[in-house]
Amino acid sequence: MKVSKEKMAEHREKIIASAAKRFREHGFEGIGVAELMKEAGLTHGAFYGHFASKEELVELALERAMRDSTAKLEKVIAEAQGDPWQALAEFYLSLRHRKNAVTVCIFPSLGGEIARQPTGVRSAVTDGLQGILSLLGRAIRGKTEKSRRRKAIAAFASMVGGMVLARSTEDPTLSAEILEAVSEALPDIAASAPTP
Amino acid sequence: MKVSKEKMAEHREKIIASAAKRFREHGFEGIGVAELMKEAGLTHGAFYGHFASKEELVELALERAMRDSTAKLEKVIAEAQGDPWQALAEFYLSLRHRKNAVTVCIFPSLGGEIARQPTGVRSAVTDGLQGILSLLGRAIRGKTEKSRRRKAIAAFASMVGGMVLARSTEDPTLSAEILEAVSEALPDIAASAPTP
DNA sequence: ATTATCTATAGATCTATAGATAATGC
DNA sequence: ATTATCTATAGATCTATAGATAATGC
Repeated sequence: MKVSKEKMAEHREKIIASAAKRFREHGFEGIGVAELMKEAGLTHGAFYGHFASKEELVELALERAMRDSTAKLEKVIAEAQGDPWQALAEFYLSLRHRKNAVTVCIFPSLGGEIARQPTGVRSAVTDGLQGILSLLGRAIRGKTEKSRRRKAIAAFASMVGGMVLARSTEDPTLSAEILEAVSEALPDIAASAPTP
Repeated sequence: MKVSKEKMAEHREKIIASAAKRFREHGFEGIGVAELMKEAGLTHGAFYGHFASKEELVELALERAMRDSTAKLEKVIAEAQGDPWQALAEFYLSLRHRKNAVTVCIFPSLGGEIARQPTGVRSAVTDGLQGILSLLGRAIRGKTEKSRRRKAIAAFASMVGGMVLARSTEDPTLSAEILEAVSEALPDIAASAPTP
């Protein structure tokens, strides 16, 4: 039942890709090794030939997810007609994203759990977060590098918190109201002058 | 081993209070019925005399936690010298709160998991969230009720997202930078004019 | 010969229930 | 007599490992 090197590399990719989706959908504790392996078409015993532990997969899956969603944000900014922050708001704070955590930013769906993860995992998240913040900082006009970064942080925090709140209620009116309110505020946050 | 009605009511209170803390600390799946009961000085078998299921406790614990933290926010606003939003930023986005999820707002620590909870739980969260938003709306000066509410939503989203991001990195410099950037932006978000 | 995967299982959880026990409160 | 709690356990997880199997790749 051995497979070729290429097949094995494909399997590894499939497992990480599945994990990156399912963790966002169910949380780190909401999906087990066995089911992730099943989704990749393998049995659970083969897992430990690929990874030392579930924790290692958590780390790799988060890196993958962050790389993907950062690339997506970059594309949205690059293709924006007019204010990139309006484009970011429409993309990130959409009804589609509220419903599907699977392929979207890790922070609204996994932020709380990440805070409880061991150092290796949190360290990987730090790298990804720095990447997002420097990407967003480049989409802000401001005098100093420092002020651009501060605005980028405040703006990204709004996006993440807005999605957390929109997802935490089952009332569709309130949920839509949250997405709209934050979307509307976002361009101002990204451009607002720092408090004197 | 039966106890008096008053003792039983005390036990119930203790279990809910423990759960409200431990869920915020470890997540809903990170702490079991047995350990929660141990913290209340009881054995796990007694749990089902108090609650129909763990899910029922999740709902009650979230209601309790939200009631407590809303009261705390109300107090911060009432006692603020000057801009209440500066006081809210100092209180909510503090280093102390970054470290201790236990007694603080449920959304940064449990927001992602709440989105995956059944209707009963999410419905309880909706009520609590409406309470927080109307409290915060009263702390905003704005022409219309609608504009005050929109600002309250955007501001609360920033607070929640800011804490999520600050907690998700183990880099103390980045974490402090996030808390400062969002704190600085918050009064502007709460007061900013809506985009035309 | 090496090794990726499979089958089977150990050992540790976790939620929930059943029946026994002992204290309350009519 | 009623009932809150305790002890014990069922049944279903979950992570991780051991040994067998069968295909790769020297």
